[in-house]
Amino acid sequence: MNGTDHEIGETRKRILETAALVFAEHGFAATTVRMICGLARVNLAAVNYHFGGKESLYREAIRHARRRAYERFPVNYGMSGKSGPEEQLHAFIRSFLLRTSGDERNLGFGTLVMREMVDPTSALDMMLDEGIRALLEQLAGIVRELLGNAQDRELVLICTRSIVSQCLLFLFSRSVMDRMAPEHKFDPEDLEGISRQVLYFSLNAIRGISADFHMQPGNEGIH
Amino acid sequence: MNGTDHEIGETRKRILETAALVFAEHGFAATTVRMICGLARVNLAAVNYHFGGKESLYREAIRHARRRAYERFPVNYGMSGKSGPEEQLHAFIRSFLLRTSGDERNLGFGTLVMREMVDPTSALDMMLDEGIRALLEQLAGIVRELLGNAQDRELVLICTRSIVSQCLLFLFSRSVMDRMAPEHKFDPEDLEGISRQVLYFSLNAIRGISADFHMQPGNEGIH
DNA sequence: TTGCCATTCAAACAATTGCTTGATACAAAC
DNA sequence: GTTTGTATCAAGCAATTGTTTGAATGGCAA
Repeated sequence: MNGTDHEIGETRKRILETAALVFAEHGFAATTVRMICGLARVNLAAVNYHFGGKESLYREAIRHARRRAYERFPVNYGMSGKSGPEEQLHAFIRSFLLRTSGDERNLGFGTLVMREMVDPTSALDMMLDEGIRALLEQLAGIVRELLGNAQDRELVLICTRSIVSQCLLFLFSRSVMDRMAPEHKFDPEDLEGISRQVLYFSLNAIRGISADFHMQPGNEGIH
Repeated sequence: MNGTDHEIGETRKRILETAALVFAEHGFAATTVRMICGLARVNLAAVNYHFGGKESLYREAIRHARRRAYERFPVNYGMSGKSGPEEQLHAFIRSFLLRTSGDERNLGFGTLVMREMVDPTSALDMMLDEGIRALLEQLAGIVRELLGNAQDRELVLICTRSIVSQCLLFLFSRSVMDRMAPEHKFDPEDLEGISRQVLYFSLNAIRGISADFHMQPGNEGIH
């Protein structure tokens, strides 16, 4: 310990949070250790001392941001105990949007995920194993129920994909939306409305597909 | 001209095509001029001689890739003359997927767009002005027709967004899909099936919404 | 006090980056 | 044949990168 007013782990934590935000803003390659240390008011060598290098810091920063985002918005955020699949879907969409939103308190989690998807490193495999796969399974379960517990795995997959894609749009096209409609701020209120819209569109699609599928003679589906 | 078997513009063109592919694969920052020149079998100084610098080359490479992709798959690719809005939507989705697919003959166009959306430079504004805005307008027109020429701009926007998002999914989550289902190749045949699926999901959603919206008393919509 | 340990610090290192330079090659113009 | 302009080339430059180093700091136990 040094003699100043630092608590134990203070430097480490400050590096971690600064790193998450800076990596989110500039990406791994364009972020320099000097940027992080400068903003965190920490000596340049601290990164290598505490984390062993830039890449290790990167992985730890992602984990830190994810933990924070899931603490704020767990998968069933705003859901009342036992719920039907419609409300489950609503909660899934809403929590996803809030968790990956640009709110700084999420430490750039959404942007970090996005960047990993575009430029995969070993951190993407880490994230798949530690959360993404399970999240998609959960959504597929909800969709299966909405489809009337259909056996058709392909149909469940299609609908699941389409729903995920609508959630991801607000991650990936923020830059385009900012340029085309700068008045949108995408604050929690906006996201509440957007989650209702995504739910509305998806439920209509699934109802139509479900009715179509359960028609007796050779259903007209995609096949 | 030098004295070898080079045609005029040969070096320039080879740099342009190599650059598009390498920029798509590694992104602007991680791509070095030495990589491009090495693969294009061209002297290091050629980039600065012909394009004035790495950044100018980048913008020209994007333009070149876009030209190529739109030549191969124009917006109405595979559409028969006069068509109803359903077939127009199908053509829109299919051509979008094919144009932004990973096929090397597209010179990485889709990936370049994706990277610009994640890491915007002035090239994103260029792309918005020179194509993206018009493309979205066109899709909105089709959607408006499908909704029965609804006056509700918000409703048109919501549906347009949801359709775009489904198309973009196959750009942005290729890395995740490759890891979760490596058997998918996303060749033209796959994309044909996927475009039918996106069409199927979207038309069902729009039909449901349209019916919902045209119900006489205080429609239950999102509002 | 003395010695120990974790931490912080300024300085420097080797590698890589985009870009510039001056020489060279060579076809076409005069 | 001389000149001119375009294109290519090897070599090198200044700047920035992640990382390393060895000294300094200061709390704490012996």
